Amino acid sequence: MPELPEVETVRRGLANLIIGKVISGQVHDTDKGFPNTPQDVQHFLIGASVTEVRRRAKVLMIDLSTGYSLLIHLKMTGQLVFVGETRFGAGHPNDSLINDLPDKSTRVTLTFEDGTKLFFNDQRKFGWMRLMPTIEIPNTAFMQKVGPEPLSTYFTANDFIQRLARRPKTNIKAALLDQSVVAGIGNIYADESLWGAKIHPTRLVSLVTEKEKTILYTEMRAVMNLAVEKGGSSNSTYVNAEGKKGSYMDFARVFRREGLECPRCGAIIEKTRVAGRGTHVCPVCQAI
DNA sequence: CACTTGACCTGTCCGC
DNA sequence: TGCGGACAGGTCAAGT
Repeated sequence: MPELPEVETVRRGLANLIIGKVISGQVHDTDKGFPNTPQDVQHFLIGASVTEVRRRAKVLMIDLSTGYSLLIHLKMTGQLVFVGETRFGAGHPNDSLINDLPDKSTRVTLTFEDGTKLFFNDQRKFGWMRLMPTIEIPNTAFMQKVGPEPLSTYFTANDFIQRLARRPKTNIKAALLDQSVVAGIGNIYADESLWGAKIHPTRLVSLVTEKEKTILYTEMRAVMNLAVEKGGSSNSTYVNAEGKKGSYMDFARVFRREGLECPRCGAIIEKTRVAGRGTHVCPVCQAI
């Protein structure tokens, strides 16, 4: 699920579903994913009401009435699934979840006073959820180094160019994936943005012209805006907390389209490996 | 220092 | 049908 558009989709869904609810119980697995002590959970989580749901980069923050927040990173396979007793009608995709969850991927279960539940599932266990004082969030190492939100009105093409200049000797895809350059871009939207700007992902940052960087800025924002509008990208049958499925993949132009025609020039899209990640590229119209 | 690679985990898919 | 290996939407720590 988790690049900026997916995390933002989860955030919007959760904001509609859990703000104002009071947490009455919490269960988590013992191996990893939730490092807080039982004492902290008792004092700052149980009995707290949800006041706000925020996002910065790919991190979700559920603010609580106790002055603490739950910080959540979904990493590769994390999901937050809300299950209400009567919210979804019979036959709805989420309906079966009432009986299916928790399952073996469930790492944390939050129960609300009204009997509804929020499940944090994560097949690969890379994700995490932790409780910390809300006021300390900006002081964490991650928040100190993370770059600007790409869709912020304060983030200009000039900012982007200056931030890219800090990574001159790496390739442009690695720079886009670097969260300290710009926040929230991951493998899907890096490939999509580079296709939009007609730049080959292996090109060194120092060899990307200023004009190309400006085009990349515009394409990146267009891709992110479209992906947020479409509710992100979903593989297989997953539905988000509100029971909606992201449809960005219907609009993808290179990602997971290897062997198909480039929608711009008709050449066959190739899949390679760049910056340690599977990378999709049109070998003809993305200039090396 | 800047940059790249491996590790973290589990599940699935693909080729023999 | 079984088995090994590669790979999966992310980020750190450790290597060069």
